[in-house]
Amino acid sequence: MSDLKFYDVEMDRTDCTVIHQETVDRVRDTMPDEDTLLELADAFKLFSDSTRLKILYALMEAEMCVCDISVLLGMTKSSVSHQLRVLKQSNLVKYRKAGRVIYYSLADDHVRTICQMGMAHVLEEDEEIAP
Amino acid sequence: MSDLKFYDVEMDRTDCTVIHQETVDRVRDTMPDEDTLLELADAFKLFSDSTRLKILYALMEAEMCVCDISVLLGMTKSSVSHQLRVLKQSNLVKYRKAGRVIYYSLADDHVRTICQMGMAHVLEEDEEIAP
DNA sequence: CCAATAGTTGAACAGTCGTTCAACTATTCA
DNA sequence: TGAATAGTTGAACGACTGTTCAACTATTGG
Repeated sequence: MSDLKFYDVEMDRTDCTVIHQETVDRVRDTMPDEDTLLELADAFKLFSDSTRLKILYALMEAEMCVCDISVLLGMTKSSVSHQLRVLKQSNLVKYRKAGRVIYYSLADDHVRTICQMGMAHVLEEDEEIAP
Repeated sequence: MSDLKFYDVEMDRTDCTVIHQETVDRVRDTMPDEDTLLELADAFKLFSDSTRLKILYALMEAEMCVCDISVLLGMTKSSVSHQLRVLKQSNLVKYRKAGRVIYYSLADDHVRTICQMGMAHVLEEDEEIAP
């Protein structure tokens, strides 16, 4: 049917022909879902900003309020608060209110594990460059 | 000296006073260097885009050329090539030339380890939402 | 009660980033 | 040799993101 041909033309955004069809098919079967990969990307995105990493490393050592973190990082309370909101929404940090002061801390040990593993990778990379 | 006072005013970008000076001092001592944290953020940034993740997951399964990856992901060769350049520069993938065709593959097992750990985190998060 | 202050919020701005397009190189094979 | 094709490149565009500013809420202590 001409429908099929039309469909193929519409979907082709690659301006090239497949070279190893079997490989493509096999790989397609083993790939995680689109949604899962988007979720994974979003998870890594949380750790991909140095301000957020600084906040997380600070909270690994102590429960801290917004002012403390602001002074520690030399940034405005607003900026810190915005990032804490992101980390809170992603369940990486939790908080506790005490009067006017809000104390933030790590939600669990995932953060520590993930940062340690990323750090190991970075340090190993550096070794390769200057052994 | 008025110099000192002026310095303090200049440096203060936090519009707030420290609440727990001891905590801030202690945390500051344990924090990794600024440069290290920037490097760590850049490392996580590589895994924070779903296209790059797709490419990396594909290469976990098989050595592939640019055309194969383009067809697999339904993207232009150009787009794939740009991302492969990023991954190549970061030593996450390597390549081998065979005539007109360039075969890409994972540089080492770091990628597998990091993705698996990120994925474990994502899957665990999902469990918490719907156990 | 009210001034002071911890923290939040949303809009605005600037910088970053991924994709596309068009032009290019390089290799093959007919 | 020259047409075809794998892959790269840089500019342009739009979307996204982190910071700042200003205005706001809420809590406290005099």
